[in-house]
Amino acid sequence: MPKTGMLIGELGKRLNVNPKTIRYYEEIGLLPEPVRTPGGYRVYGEEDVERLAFILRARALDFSLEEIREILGLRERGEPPCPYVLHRIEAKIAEVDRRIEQLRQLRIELEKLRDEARALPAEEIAAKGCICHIIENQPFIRAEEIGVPEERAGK
Amino acid sequence: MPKTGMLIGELGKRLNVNPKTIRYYEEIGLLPEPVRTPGGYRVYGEEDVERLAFILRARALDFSLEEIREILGLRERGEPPCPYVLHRIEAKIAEVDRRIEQLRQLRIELEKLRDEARALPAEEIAAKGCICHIIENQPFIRAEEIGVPEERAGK
DNA sequence: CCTTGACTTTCCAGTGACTGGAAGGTGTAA
DNA sequence: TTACACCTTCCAGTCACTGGAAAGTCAAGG
Repeated sequence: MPKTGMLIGELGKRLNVNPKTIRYYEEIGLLPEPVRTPGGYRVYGEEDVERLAFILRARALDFSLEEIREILGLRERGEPPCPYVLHRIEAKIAEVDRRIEQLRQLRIELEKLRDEARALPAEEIAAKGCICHIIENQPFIRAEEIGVPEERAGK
Repeated sequence: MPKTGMLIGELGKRLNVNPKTIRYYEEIGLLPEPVRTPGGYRVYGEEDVERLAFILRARALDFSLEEIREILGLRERGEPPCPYVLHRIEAKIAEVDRRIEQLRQLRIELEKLRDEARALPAEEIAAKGCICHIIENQPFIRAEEIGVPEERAGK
């Protein structure tokens, strides 16, 4: 006799994830279609918990769902996944480093702006007739230097 | 005689932005509809350059298009925008700090994983029959602790 | 037995900030 | 004249969900 399964809400609560997200993972094929009750409710077992937990861990490590699908796919085809994952981790570390550096730069810029803004009385600012002297007087920084293009654009 | 304007491609090149993006900004009402040539080509002048540059600077400072629209709107209604912007900058700095801290944590996790992965020969890993020992052995980290929800979810 | 309420189902549509591609028009230089 | 680079509009897709509507399911309480 297998342990009684749980419904989607309980699974969501256990792993701290929105039921909508679970259905979405099923829809895109990251989770298998689960057993249903006679009434049509999804019923999950421990296997599902583990698979979902794996996906969530990978997501927390900032792997995309496509990367996760690939890793899961490698397993299904019996290929050793870890060199791939290792490579991915290296790339991810480099990416994180870049992102941190960009954010540090951004922080410096923001601090400068804040201090400038504080030094000026509001009336003086309003009287200037510009959109906003803060941003107006800001030297132009390209998005690639300060932002993260791959977090903005699709793919 | 006003200076001859430029076409969308030249504007894009000047400010280092994709023409598609410029049309998109026009579509959502961040940029006004520009003059057209008899052939229907958009023609931009210095005003447009400045307005677009403003938007790009604000974007580089990580303001959302909605925030930018608000700032631009304040100007049109003659309200002093800067206290608002100042407040936004404060919030942005706090956000950046949080994000940097999260990324630092993530980096530590990733380094640990990398070192573990390097310490194991690939065959041993493949023989284990697990999806991936690296992620498998990873303690579960919640997305809220490590990721940035507001960068993931819409709105 | 009926109702209430919390859960679940499917389906459709929207988020942000673009980006890609198709199908066709414009403008100029060789 | 023809090649070519540029421009136009329109539609659709990206990513990882999230929201809402309308309806079905199920257990407990009255």
